[in-house]
Amino acid sequence: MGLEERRERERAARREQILQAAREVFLQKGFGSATMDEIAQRAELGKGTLYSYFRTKEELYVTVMSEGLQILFDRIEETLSLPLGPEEIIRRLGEVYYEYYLEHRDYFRVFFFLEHGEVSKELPRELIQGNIERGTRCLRLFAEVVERGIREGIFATVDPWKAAVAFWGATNGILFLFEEEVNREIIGTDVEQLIHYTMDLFIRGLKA
Amino acid sequence: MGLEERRERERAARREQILQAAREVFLQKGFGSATMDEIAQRAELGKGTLYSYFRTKEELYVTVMSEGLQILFDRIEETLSLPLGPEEIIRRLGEVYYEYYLEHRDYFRVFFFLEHGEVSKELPRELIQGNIERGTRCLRLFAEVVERGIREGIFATVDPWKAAVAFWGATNGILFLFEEEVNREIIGTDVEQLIHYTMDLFIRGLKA
Amino acid sequence: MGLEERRERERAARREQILQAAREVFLQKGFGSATMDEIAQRAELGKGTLYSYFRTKEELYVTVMSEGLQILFDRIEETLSLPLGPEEIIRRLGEVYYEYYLEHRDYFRVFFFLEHGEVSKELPRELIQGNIERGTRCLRLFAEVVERGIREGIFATVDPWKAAVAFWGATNGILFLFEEEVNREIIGTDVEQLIHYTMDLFIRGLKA
Amino acid sequence: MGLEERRERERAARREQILQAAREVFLQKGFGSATMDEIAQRAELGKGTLYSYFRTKEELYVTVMSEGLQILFDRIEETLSLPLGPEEIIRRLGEVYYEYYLEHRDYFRVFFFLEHGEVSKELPRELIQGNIERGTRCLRLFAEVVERGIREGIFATVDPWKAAVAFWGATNGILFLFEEEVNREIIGTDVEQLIHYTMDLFIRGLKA
DNA sequence: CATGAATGAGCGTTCATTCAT
DNA sequence: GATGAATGAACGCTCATTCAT
Repeated sequence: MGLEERRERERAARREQILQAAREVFLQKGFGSATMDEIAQRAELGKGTLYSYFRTKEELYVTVMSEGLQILFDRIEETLSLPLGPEEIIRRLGEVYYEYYLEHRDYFRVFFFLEHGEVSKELPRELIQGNIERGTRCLRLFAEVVERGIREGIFATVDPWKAAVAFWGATNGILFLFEEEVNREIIGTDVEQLIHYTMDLFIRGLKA
Repeated sequence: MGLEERRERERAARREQILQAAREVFLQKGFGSATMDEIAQRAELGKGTLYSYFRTKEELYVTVMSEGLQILFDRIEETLSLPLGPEEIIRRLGEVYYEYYLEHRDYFRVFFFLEHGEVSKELPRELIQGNIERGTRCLRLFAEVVERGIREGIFATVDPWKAAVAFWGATNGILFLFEEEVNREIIGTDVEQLIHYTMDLFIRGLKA
Repeated sequence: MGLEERRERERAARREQILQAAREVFLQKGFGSATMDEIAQRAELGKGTLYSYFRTKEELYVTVMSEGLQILFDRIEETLSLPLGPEEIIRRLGEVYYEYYLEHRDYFRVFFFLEHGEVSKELPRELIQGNIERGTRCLRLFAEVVERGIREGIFATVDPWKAAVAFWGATNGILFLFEEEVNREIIGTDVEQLIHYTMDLFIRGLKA
Repeated sequence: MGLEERRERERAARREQILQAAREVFLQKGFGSATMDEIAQRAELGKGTLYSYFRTKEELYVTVMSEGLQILFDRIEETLSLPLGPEEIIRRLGEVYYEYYLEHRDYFRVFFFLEHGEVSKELPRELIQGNIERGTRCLRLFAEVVERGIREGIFATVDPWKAAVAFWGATNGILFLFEEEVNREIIGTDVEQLIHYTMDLFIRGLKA
């Protein structure tokens, strides 16, 4: 039993080791240019070992990204359940998103790769399903915060769900913008200010 | 004389043929997974022919994308100079963006690939420079519309440039969201409504 | 008739134009790396035109090289029939070879490419046959000079034919040596001195 | 322990297998026309395997050639240090060169390819450096033999270094001559006789 | 279970040659 | 006859994946 346990612990550790290495490499190189060789090397493991934990490069990639999403989801949910006024929560959420972006810029790529079919759609559905569910829950929580604001007379009568989606899209969009050198040149301002500015605009929009 | 002319016309036509095929393939597969073979096949041309029009796969890609951007820029500039009130212009702009997204969904990918360095930065700088300049101009025009709104007392005293960038980012972000099947499942609503909703929110925010 | 003549003259001129360009390009790039495109461009002719004068790249190459050989053969034969003593003729021959090497270093490659099968053996036999015959004649002439030296008591009783071949091989060998940067580093001396030195040795050998 | 050892042995064997195949193919086709595919096929290995032993075609080529040179250098140095008279040593050297030529005709190509820049100059300098050094040493040893001959009054007062280079060039040159079918037709005699003949001539030249 | 050598399909790119004009 | 656009076979090289040990 103790043996069984240790085995499992070791296996989990190994898995984490791989994910860590993969995270770094995928970040630096992007999905297409990252190689299993490099990941194995960075993980200080044999290449074959990777394949006993993840069936394909894609699965590894998506797992890495899922983990990143979990962190984000955790923070979002935490923020959304803070005992604060709706306006304050939304502002904080913007900051949380921004902080996450600063710390885990790599994870932002998940959106793209999943979106654009470089990673085949034949991934284990359950892997993706979980993320969908958590994402949905976050949005729902956000919508509830908006709803509360409406009930409390702080916000105008808006569609809370749409507001949640709009918030998500807008924040993403701003951060994406800054991912690209070319855009940064165009914009001139820094990200943080823009996120704050957008939060203001958004909240004013909700209030109006 | 007529010969020279016809040659040129044919060359242009062939070029368009290639770009058309490339557009389709890049759309379906993304830059990394698209192959010159498939593009050639779809264009019903020999693979070598592609290389007599475009020096590399990257150049072909960026040309495809630049053309797409030109179309978008044209429409945006057109909208921004309509003889309408600031609020109306901004609403229209959202619609224009959305229509463009519907008709040329493929072009949206440019943002990503240029962003994420899968396409080497060693592209003809002038190709990119042009787009930067036009993009900047569009934003400036937008900022001027906002400024007008402020002067006319329609909008609150906001930073027009930041408003422009926020608008851009938010609209992009919403549309990106819908690019991904997974997100569409989460969201449930359709894009058009959301774009309109976001425009409302945005304008209310400006007015407040 | 005049027309016919002019046609022919023009055709010959065009041919020369091509050979000139080919010579330059083959020299700079070697057979494998030279391209018909570049040759055509340098000749200021269409690529197709090359193919109406020479059936393949190889044929063009060999023709270029043959012309080079003709020049060398001419000079050799000229030298061999000078009204001089055998020793002097041999010395001059060394110098002629060396001068030719200086002026037409490119042609030296013919030896290699013909030798090493980068150029297919399916070349028009008559093209090669001519060179064989002239080469043989040159050697025979040289052998006769040696024979004369023997008859005149200047040289020891050697096999004149073998002496001729040895001379040819040795001179070639020295010059080849200097073709290679690496060898030049090793050797340290300059070519001219070595050629003279070898001539001395050779003649002393014949005399002994 | 035994495992490690065996691994290494196997790796060495495989490497030899590849070199063997490469040698054959490079011999038959020359550097430019040899293909990695064919080498892989002849080695009965996957193409990728080649690349895990040699980074590029060029590296494979140069390694093949270097190995050939080592063999030759070994034999030359061995001969040059035999306890024999200078004249005898030189004669033997000619024979050694000739024997080597018979057994390893393929290696002779190294001279050309390195010479003519078909193989890029960007090869690991240390690979080439080693050969330069050994080549230089061989020449120096030869020069010393000549010097000894001079001191012993066997040879005339010649420049030993130049004599060494002349010997090298001449021997090479003769053997090169015979590489080419066309030349063999012209010459008529066989190589061996010619080498002996040239040795005689050379030694007589030194003695005179 | 871990390993890493071996694999080979697949890629972007080149260029000798053809042929319609 | 001259042209140069089109062709497509062929190349060197990469890398996800497999499998014997």
